Amino acid sequence: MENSVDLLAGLNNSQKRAVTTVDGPVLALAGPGSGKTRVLTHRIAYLIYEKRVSPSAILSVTFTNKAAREMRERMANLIGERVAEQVTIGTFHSLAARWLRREARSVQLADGWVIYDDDDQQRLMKRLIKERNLPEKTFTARAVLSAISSAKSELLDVATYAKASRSPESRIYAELYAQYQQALRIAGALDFDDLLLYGLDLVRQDRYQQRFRYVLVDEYQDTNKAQYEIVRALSRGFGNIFVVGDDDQSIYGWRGADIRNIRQFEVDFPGAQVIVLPENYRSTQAILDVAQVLIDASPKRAHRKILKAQIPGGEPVLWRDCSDQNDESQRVCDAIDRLVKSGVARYADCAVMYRTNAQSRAFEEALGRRRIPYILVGGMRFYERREVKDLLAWMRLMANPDDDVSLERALDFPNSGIGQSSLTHLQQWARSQAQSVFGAMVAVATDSQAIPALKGAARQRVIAFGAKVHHLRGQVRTLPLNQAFDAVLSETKFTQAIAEMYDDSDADARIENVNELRQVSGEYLVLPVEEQLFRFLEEVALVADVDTLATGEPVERDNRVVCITMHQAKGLEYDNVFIVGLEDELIPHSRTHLFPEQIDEERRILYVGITRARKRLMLSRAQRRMTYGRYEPTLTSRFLKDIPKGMLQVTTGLGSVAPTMTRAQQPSSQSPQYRTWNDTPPVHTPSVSAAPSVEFAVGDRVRHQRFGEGIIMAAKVVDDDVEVLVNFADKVVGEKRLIASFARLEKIL
DNA sequence: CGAAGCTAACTTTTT
DNA sequence: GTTAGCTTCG
Repeated sequence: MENSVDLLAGLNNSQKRAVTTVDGPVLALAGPGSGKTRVLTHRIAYLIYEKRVSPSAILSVTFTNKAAREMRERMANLIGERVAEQVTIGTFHSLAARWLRREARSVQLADGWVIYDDDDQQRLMKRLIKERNLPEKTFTARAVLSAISSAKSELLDVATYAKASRSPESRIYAELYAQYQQALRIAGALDFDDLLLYGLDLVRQDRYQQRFRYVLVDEYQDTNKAQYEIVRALSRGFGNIFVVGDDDQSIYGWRGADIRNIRQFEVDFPGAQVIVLPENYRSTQAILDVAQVLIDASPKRAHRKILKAQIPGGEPVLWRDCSDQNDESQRVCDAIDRLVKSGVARYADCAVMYRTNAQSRAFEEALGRRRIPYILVGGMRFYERREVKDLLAWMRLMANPDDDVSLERALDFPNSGIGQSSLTHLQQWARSQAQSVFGAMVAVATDSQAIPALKGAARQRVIAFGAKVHHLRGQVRTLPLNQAFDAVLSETKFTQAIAEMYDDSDADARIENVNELRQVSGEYLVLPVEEQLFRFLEEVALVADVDTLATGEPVERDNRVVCITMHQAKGLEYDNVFIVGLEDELIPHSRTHLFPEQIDEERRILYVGITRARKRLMLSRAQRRMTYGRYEPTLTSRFLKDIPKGMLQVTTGLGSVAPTMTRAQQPSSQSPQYRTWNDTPPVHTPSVSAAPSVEFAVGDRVRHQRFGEGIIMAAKVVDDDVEVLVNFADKVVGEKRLIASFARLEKIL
């Protein structure tokens, strides 16, 4: 068993303080790479072994499920699996879901409640807007839902929101909010925000305030008001609240996160101790210098931190001005190829980061063409695929037949023969009776007078469909999850329907996804039968794409370049980071240009991206970019002005590569920089591109920052860079094979 | 009732 | 360049 001496070994002084200051409110301001996960896990271990706190009295809240899993693993290493699993760890959403499943009734919630994801919410809201015949251009589901979500994050309920609504337009918003909540209630559904709101109701009950003696919250800068109140309620009993965060990394304001939570922690929790963790164990000083000047240019900050690397110097941060998004992606691939071929890195040590998901496309194409293995994080997630959602809709109906959105999906696929007009009749009746659509189906089946508009074959089909759902539910209730899946699949003839609907290869891929989903269900068989379906549905609704990203030493299968948004990259780190698209329409995003506060958040997004890099960082932009199918000229991101020229090594060598372009799309202008287009080799042949940025020849004398002076023995052009063999004067160094631009070789004349 | 074909509107960022 | 949503036809 570990003792406290071991637990503190290897920690620096501020980390030790953060671990051992256990009583009362504590705020740890943790700069990037400052080892905060380490602090959190060691603190928990310290509480258990030094302070004799029962592990079940400790709660740790993380930002992602992946972080929760990692924390649990690291704790298992530290204190053993048996003890680690008794600590409660999870995200706000997953913890709320877990608790609400057990205690739905104590907050007046239907027992079989389900979670509505983005797509479900959208479908529901579209229906409400359509039912009211509102102009769908002024009232988009997206806009209304976003307003509702902000309201909920601020704890504004329907009544309060309505009271504050003065303009005719906002009154309609308020009414839609009310109708939306009503619809959710009838359907027995909660959206993501509701999880927090109902969760808050729950944890405000007395027993929760006695439950956790110590509460720890990670990424505190990204909490919203509802989460803040949850934290307050949970820590009210004992007052031992420990939060870790960094206001410089607050990037979720758009989702209701309130940066004031962290900035006012000392006000909200009187007597709070503040511990700063400034040491950075991740990046080289060259990278941190860039991060520092960028964040220091931010107008208002509560706590300025000086980023201090444990690794001095380092390779210079590169800047590359590319001609378009294809050129940019090729350059990045070149660099990755070079790093991997020279043995400096594996694919999994490289990450491409961008502001918007749409930017990933060019990189997917380029990486695919080069046969570089990659993984795309975000975009279309597995659980968002049509066939997966269709099957999940059926499974959700098994849990809760009142779930109208799922019922509509299930009616659509596999084709039930019940069309829009029948559905409208059912919906109208359901609305007038404050019931679900399934309730309407039951009414039709039991009362021949109900909904007379449904006649003949249509009526029979409705009855048959209702009976099928009812029958399946009866079966599924007592079945283990994998058999429940089989029952649903065979009863609905699900895979046959896919085979009929899609072309062969497409159908195969989709059936494969269906099988994979069924496969996942196997992980839930260890639970009691009555819990399996619910737990499965909850976790499926709450997994983020990053959650499935491999961690630790990559096995061969995971040795892939990671393509990811800077948002999702928060909390991750890579040896080599390529931040692309540093253009003024992308970062700061054009939608934020009118709002200084939001521009500041954009700056922090870039800061988060930069500080993901351990050893090498390359920044780039495209001078023109394809948007909406048109090439548009771009401007360099304004944030680049805050980085002194001397901090970046500019890599030139303009060349244009536009492999997917057809002749008809080529611009008529024949400016020199585009001249190479006609000579661009076909897609699959390796590109022979522009001249190297710096010329090196055999016999040249060069100087290297660390290795000193030497003579070039051999040189060869690799894509647009030069790989050189240098014989250094220093005999200890001897001969080295180097990539000229990464090694920052200087020619001595 | 459903499939095919057309138009318009569109992309931040996500639990 | 894509996709959702509409119209039209069988």
